[in-house]
Amino acid sequence: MELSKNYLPGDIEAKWYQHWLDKGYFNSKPDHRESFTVVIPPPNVTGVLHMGHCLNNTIQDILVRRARMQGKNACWVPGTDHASIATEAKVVAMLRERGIAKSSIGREEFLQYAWEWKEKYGGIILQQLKKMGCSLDWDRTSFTMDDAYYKSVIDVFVDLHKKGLIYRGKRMINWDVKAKTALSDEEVIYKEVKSKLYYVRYQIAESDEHITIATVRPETILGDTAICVNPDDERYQHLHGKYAIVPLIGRRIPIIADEYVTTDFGTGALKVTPAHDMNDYQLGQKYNLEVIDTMNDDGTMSEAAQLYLGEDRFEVRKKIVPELEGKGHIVKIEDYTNQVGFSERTDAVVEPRLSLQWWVSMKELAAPALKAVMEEEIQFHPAKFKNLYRHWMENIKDWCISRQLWWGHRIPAWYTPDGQYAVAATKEEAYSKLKAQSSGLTIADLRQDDDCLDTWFSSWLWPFEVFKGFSDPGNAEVKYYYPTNTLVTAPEIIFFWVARMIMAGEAYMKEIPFKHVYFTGIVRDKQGRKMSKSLGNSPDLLALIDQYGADAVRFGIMISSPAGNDILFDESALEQGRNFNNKLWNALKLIKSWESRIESSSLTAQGSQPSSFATDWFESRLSQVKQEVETLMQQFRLSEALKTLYSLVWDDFCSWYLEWAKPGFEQPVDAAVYNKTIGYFEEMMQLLHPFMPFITEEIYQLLRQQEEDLCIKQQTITGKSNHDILRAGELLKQVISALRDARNKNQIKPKDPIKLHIETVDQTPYQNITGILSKQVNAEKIDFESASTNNMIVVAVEKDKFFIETEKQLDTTSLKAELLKDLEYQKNFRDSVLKKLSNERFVQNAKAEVVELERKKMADAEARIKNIEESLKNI
RNA sequence: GGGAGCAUAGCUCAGUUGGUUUAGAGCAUCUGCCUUACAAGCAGAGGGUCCGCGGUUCGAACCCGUGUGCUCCCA
Repeated sequence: MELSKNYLPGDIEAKWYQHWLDKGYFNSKPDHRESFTVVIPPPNVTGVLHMGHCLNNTIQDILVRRARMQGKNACWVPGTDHASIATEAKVVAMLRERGIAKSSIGREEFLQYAWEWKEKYGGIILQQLKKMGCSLDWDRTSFTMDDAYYKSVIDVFVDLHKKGLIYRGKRMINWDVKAKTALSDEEVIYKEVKSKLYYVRYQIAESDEHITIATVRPETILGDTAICVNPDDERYQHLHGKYAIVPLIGRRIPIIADEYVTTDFGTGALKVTPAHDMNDYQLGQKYNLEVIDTMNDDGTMSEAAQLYLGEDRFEVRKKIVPELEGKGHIVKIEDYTNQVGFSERTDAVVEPRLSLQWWVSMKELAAPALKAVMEEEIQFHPAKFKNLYRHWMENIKDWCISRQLWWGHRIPAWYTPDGQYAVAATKEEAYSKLKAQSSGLTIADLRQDDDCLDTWFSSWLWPFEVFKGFSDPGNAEVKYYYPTNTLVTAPEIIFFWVARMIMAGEAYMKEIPFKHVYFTGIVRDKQGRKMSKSLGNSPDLLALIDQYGADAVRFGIMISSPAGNDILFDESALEQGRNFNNKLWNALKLIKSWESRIESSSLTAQGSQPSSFATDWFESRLSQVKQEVETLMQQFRLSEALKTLYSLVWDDFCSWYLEWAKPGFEQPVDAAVYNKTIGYFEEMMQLLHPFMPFITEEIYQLLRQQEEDLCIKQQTITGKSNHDILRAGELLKQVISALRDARNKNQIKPKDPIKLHIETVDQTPYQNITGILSKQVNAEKIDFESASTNNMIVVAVEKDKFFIETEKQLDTTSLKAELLKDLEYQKNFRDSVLKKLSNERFVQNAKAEVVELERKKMADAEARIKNIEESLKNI
């Protein structure tokens, strides 16, 4: 069969993915084997594949494929998240394009559009994961708003409410006075606005003194319940604990001191209006201030304002200034530019407003989740995130779970017209709870809460609910697959998601959801900027796969991504991946070219000598690398494992082994060597398969007729590596490099043969390798005779000397310079060792083996110095 | 403002319990090669004040203190 000049991934990738699917290799059912479960961090249903997904899912696929090849029952569960905010925003935008306003169509119709949208675009990302080769069990695809999943989310809410862990509490939200609706933070657009800063004078109670504050919203003065100054501000220290009088309405309010106030803004005194400002509300909470809501839901003044009842907030601003001025309260008015929030929907200025929201009380849930991580029942990789986690968990705040959205799990709370409410899974249950308290209540009177739950309130159930662990407790699947093995995710959602999954797992399964958490970095561009749509620096992943191949993309992203560190994405890494694929392809071509000229071993007795050293050496090297990779994988050092394999293939196999083992031009190849070489290649493909599944399967199948697919081929036990052979191999490489260097420096062309004389006290290490050596340095003759040193290049490696004899006239001056440079280095080195050894305290205190090592270094250095000096004399 | 982390070659990073040849790799750079698998390649080479300062130690890239710069999370 004719193999293409370069590796061409396109068709090969599609072919193998379909084949694996047809064979059902990715499907898992509980059986006698140990389970290895991974649940995908469900991407947003709106999502398209970006570099972050690529990194994250490549890592999961590596872990899963490797487990599958190690005898475990690997199960990787796919799915998507309804992503309430992001999806709703997309649907709203889509409707707007068609000229439809969300507020005009109502909830039911909106949800219809949303589901249509989801069916059409949702899950594109899952198809894209197939392109990357991800070995997910597609039959298990889940969605956080599947009927059963939806019901579980509601049941969990009801259950936590029953346990007293969910409660209603006040919170500042963004209010759209035109649409009379709450807005999520994402629906608020901040714009720079030219305003005025008003300096307003308040009288100090029982005194002639005044205090001046600065504000851009004078109409909120009617809701003031304190004045706050910085405790270190000397201008106001005498006023701490005193009271001020609110202009126009004469309310007595305390003057409090808090570091929140900066001394250099305005006058350094801040009016506090807890009902109408986020920060003021916080202060109000801290100092237990009265909250006076002076506004109706349409932005007009309420009775609590006492003045201007029913008039619009901006009208009031116009009127209140002259009135204050008239009574001598305005000190000055300045121009001022500030950020003001506008409603994305109506363009009205957003009003911060207190409203009742739903909360989860976190302390109780957090305790076991903190313990699981601190005691390493769950291991974080890298472990540095433990600190971050602990800090957050120890200072955990309650979780506001209501969102002013329609797309999501609707809060199962039902209200009577007179403001009573009940929490229940269905309207009927709520009715039966409520009818006892309010006579004459009909079920039609009940109104369900308008809000939806935070997306994370559904995804925190993910690791067990994909196996119906909550809705069908103790079923066979959840018992087999839960706890899952490893979660792979980004550190930025350690609190939003990871911590809460641990809490939910502990609360509902009484068990941790996963044993390991692998935190990936954030993918940034070359300049270190986060990838984002607005910057346009996020590459089109599918285009990259088309250009380089999925294996190359996987390689590129893995080779540059140490655990927990951000990765700077650079296309040159993909190029490296593509080149690596090509290297593998070419090695395959070489070996395939041997097929037609295999000869049984006896016939090539003479030629077998170099090859047998080569095979022995590579066998040991392969075992050694297998061991290293195993260790690295256990430590989740994936990037390093891949680097190790890369260098095994490229350097050890291609650059050294194949060069040592390959027959001369059109010469026969030893059958034993041929078979062993194929065996090594297969093993390397197996080790690489989790990282680069497509090309490895293709090569594996092309090497020879196979009984099974690489995808499910079980790994064999790692053999022992022979240290003597490994060392001999290293020596051989070193000698070859040194001799090639010498050739290079003396401008001996690769084609010009040399004669080589080796001067050594022990010839045995060289006996097996002279064949290889002569091939690699193009020596027509190698002997161990001491040669006349006339016109010879001398090379020293370890304690041995190599004399290169050549026809070419040598440049002795540069030769001499080289040797002198080396001599100086060796002498400096010896002196540094000598310094250590002559330090009595070192010899006394250091460990014996350390001292011994230093002595050996010393002896080696001296031998080398002697060698060089002799060589110098001879020039 | 509170917290966490990082700083090693031009770039991206390893460097495990403080001692393994006066610090390693990949990419990039430079030199020479179209050598019969591979120019998407081969053979070589150069390149470091381990962020600064101080301390502990026989010995520090590594431990401690301090300064500087950068990043992330929360408010």
